[in-house]
Amino acid sequence: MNEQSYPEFTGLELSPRKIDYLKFILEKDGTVKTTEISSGLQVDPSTTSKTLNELASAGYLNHIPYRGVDLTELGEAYTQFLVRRHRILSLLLTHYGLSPEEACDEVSRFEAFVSRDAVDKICSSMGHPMFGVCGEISHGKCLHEENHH
Amino acid sequence: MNEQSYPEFTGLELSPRKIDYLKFILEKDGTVKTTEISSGLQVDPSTTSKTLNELASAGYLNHIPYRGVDLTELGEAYTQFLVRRHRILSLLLTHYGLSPEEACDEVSRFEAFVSRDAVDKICSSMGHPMFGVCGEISHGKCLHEENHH
DNA sequence: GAAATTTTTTGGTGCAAGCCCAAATTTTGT
DNA sequence: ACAAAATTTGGGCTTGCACCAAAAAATTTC
Repeated sequence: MNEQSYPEFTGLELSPRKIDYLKFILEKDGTVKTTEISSGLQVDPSTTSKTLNELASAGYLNHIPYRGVDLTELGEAYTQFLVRRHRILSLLLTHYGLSPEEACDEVSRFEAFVSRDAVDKICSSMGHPMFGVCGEISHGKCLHEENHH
Repeated sequence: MNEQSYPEFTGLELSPRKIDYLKFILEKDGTVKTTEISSGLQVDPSTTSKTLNELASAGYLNHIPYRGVDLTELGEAYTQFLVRRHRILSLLLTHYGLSPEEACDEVSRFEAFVSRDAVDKICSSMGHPMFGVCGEISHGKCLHEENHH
């Protein structure tokens, strides 16, 4: 399941903090426990618990109470977009004099407010680069290009 | 008075909404009344009044109650940065397949979270362009370049 | 397998940023 | 000077994000 399966999202649905949660969960791959997340994100377990509930209500996570969470199909597709967005934008900034670390930090601050549409256009315009400054960039996701060939 | 006079700010001091207020006030040039701002930003006058107070307390505005506001030296320098940031980032995005309007809209959403440092680096790297997609880009402000010649 | 410990959730609170409404205050215009 | 318009103040609401304390469920230990 990938981004194309969900043409409806704009990339502006989630707050910066919620993005951190999804990215963390994607990295862990599989069922993740509340404690793992709260120590990973340096936040109180009760805060984590509530946020996980919100993300589950919004359809990004399956949450079995007292057991843990894992990404739904939507959550997986969405988080893949989140990672691609982060990597594309970071790579972009390194082309303008920022170091990889600076670019990463900078992007982390504003990425939540960059639309999927803009990311797809930037991605196409850069020729769908395969590697970013913080990992591989996986494609098969830019709606634009995909649609015309 | 320009940005160099205030080497201390990072560009991350103000919320997106407060940026709107300062930009609007800069455009009007001179003393601006509460009503003008509230109709310009489509917001209740009471909201405007409170926000103007906050911006005045933070040193960006002179506020004479019931009379109006105008930019302080800091406010003027800061708002010049805000405008430069907006224009540089918009110009940047138009190099990646976004139309001027799309670029403008996109940047408006995230510009508040892009640091002065990053803007200066991008600006240098682009060769200090003089024109952006939404107006002239005035320089004499990138700390970096200025400092080494 | 029952008790103790750990994990997770729930309920309450707080803070910051924004917004609106209604009422009070000040200014403006006649 | 008085009415109208503009501005401010006080109160309340929402969202996002955080914490603490207490309750509930799961896990570990004996």
